[in-house]
Amino acid sequence: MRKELDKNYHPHLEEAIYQRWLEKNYFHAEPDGSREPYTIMMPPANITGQLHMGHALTFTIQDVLIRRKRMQGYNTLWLPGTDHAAISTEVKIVDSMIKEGLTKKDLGREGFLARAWKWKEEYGGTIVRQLKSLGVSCDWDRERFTMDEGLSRAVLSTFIHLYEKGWIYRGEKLINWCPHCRTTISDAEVEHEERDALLYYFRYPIEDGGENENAWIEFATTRPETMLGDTAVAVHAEDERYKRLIGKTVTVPFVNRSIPVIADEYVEMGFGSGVVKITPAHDPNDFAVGERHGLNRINILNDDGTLNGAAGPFAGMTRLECREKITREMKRLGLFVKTEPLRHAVGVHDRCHEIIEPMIKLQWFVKMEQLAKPALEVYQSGRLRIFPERFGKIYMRWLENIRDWCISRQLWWGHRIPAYYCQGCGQTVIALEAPQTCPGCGHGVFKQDEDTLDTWFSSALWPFSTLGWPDKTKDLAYFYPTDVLVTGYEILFFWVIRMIFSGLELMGEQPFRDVMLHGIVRDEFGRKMSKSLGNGIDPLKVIEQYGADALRLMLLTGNALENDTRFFEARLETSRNFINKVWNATRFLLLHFDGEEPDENLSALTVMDKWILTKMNQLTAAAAERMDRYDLGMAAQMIYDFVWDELCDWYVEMIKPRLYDPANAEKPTAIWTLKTVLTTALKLLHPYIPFVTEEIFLSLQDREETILLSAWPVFQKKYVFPAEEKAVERMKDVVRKIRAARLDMNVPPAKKIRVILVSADLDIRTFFTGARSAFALLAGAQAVVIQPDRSGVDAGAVSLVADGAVAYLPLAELVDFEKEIERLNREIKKLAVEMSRAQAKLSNEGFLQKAPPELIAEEREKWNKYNTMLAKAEEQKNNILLRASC
RNA sequence: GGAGGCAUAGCUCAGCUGGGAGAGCGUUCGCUUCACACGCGAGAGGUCACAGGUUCGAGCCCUGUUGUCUCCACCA
Repeated sequence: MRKELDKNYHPHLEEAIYQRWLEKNYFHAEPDGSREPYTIMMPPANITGQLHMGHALTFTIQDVLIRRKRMQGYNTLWLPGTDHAAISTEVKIVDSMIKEGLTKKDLGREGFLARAWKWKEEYGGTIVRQLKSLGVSCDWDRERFTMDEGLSRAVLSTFIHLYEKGWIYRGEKLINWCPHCRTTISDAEVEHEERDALLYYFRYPIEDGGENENAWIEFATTRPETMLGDTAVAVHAEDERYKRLIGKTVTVPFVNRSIPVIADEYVEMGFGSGVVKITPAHDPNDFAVGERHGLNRINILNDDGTLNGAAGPFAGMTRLECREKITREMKRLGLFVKTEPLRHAVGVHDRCHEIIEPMIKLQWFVKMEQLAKPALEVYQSGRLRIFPERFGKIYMRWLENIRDWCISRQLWWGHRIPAYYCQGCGQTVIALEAPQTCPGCGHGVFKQDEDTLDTWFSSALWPFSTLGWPDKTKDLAYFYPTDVLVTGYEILFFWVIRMIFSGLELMGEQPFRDVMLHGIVRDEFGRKMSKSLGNGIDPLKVIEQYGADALRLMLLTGNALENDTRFFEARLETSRNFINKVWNATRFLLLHFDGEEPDENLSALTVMDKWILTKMNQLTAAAAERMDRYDLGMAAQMIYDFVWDELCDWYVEMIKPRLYDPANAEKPTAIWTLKTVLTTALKLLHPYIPFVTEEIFLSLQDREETILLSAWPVFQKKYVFPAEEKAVERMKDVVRKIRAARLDMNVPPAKKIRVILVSADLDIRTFFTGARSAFALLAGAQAVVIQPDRSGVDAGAVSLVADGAVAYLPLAELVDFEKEIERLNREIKKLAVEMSRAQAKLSNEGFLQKAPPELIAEEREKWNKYNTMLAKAEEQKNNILLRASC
């Protein structure tokens, strides 16, 4: 079959190719005991999301891994899906309701959820459609959503399982409260931002301070409004300034509360005034101090962050209003001392960046101690590998310092907590469904907990809930554990760690062998792409202009994957140009390919064929090695270099004489070799640039129906030809020298010259004889004479010294003797430098004693080689000098 | 306050277990060579941040310094 290919590659074909893959069902996987599985769980995309560069990067990496394994014959499953993304989705829906003048209260829980599901139906498909344009080869038949019936059952089962083990409990603890989203959030969702603030110095009057002029105690705080919840003032027990005050009481103004002065280790004498006001209900440290001293906890905040009734005259104000008002009032009372600027970190919600208020609330928690241990062990023992390795330390540290996980959220969009409270006796029943009668009192009326679960509680189960857990399915038995989890390093804590301890606990086995963490895509200035900056690049627009192949290739090359990468239009063009190069190499082949499929015939191969096959073989091995350790960028770079430099710039040029001559006996081998090497390159490239490689592959042959299922290239012993490799490298060296000399001597490119190649070595002469026509073409020669010595060569010819051979260009009428002497001098100087470098090593005692013998031998060989070449150059220089003097 | 990453050609970045500095873009010169100007050929351009150390040998290993980025963290 022959196809006319366009002069340039156009990516318009991508959509049709993808459609065909889907129709053929290539991406679908079923358990098959006769084949080994290879599984990747796609990190579920947020249903409200739009495809961004981060997606493009992570999914391209996964697709490369999956496509390669598929070609290697594995039964590959790449399972896609979407995440309900509790908070972000709920916030978006609420925002959309505001435009209609509606609130959650107006709709009620049922009504809100109905609207949320409608929202999901409407927008949930967008991200999936966009993903397809990237070319991802995942099994869409198995697409899952975290709130699917099955996955929801997994969530509830997990909750019950952990509850029964005593690892889920409900308790009144200090939690992170987001006044904007009006929900608790976990520690992992709190970000710390450096902000400029003021450190306020205030005084509390000491009760019965009486006659003493120090009738007050001075303290410092960054949050004056919290004084309304103070239940103590703490000093250090050893602090001479305050020792005598311990045990006395002071008054909190405005609320007229008497609170004790206590001693606690937590206070640092050097900071501020050495006195800390204690607000157990709104600060983690103070909470701990309060526990040690049995202090009251006074909540002064409403859920929206305004002050509540406990704040007395300040009730109803926002935190900031209250802070200002209190400061004014303290001034009026003469209790204000000063303020100092202070730069410190404040905790904010990672979604909305609202300042987090610590509050005491009754919430559900997962006890982490017992869950964290096996997760640590699985890494320490080497059963879990993390790439790049440095994240291992971060993984360990986080698990070692982990605190209990607050999992309840005051949201409606999510999995509702399966806790039912008996309205008769108050007993809590944890069950999949609402109980009929209370086991305690026999009462029949229950009220389910209003809260839903942290969105990560469900995604933590993703590697097995998607395969049917808690049922014991065939899918689970076959595909679990999965092979590698690929994701950005920013969700290591949120997701990766939680999947690991969940898998270990619930499945008894780690969810994946490897974790591969990659960086993020930044804009051309190195800034994070973000909505607020408006600097995001839309992958869909890029795909439209350059094609998904170009985008994919660009994202994986020129950067180590673990590092952040910058998005440059220029790099995109580089990728596009490369794809065009591959395209045109194919055009070239098809131009000379009459459809006759030549057979492999190793004995008919020329030296040049053997050379490119050897190079191809080396590439296959080297690329495999890189890909096995997830070094996809380096592997791509190697393939790129091979295709462009070796295959296109050299091999294709070398075989032109054989192809242009229809009667050439070596034409079929050239065709066979080019086709073999090109096909191998296409296969190696397919994971990176799936569309164009498929298109080309199909145009080159009609035995296989897709490249996607073709056999992955492997290293083959029969394609190892070291002698031929060396011979062609020598020829390349001579050619490069001739080209440079021509330019140097101002020989026009079109001007054909004569070349006399002299070598005393019969093998070398034989090789050049065999490659004569290719050599002539590459060097721009009309005739090439090969002889054992320089007899008959004009003394003034330009001479180019190579390893084992000298090429003479008799350019008599063109040559400028002085210029040639100059050139030879340069050459001699270069060789002398090389020699002295080798000499320095070889005359170093230490080197001779301690360096590996093969390295020493290598240096000796180099020295000899350069020495011979230098002698040849000197000889030629003398010849010219002699002739010039005539 | 801890921990880690990065500093290599004008720009963006590669450089595996230490053994003669690489790519892409840009730049200079020359090319309508019948696959490709999204191209071909030939160049120029680097004290590998700085200071020490280990080693026969350091861009790579160790220590420190400077700059820069990130993560973690309950000092009011």
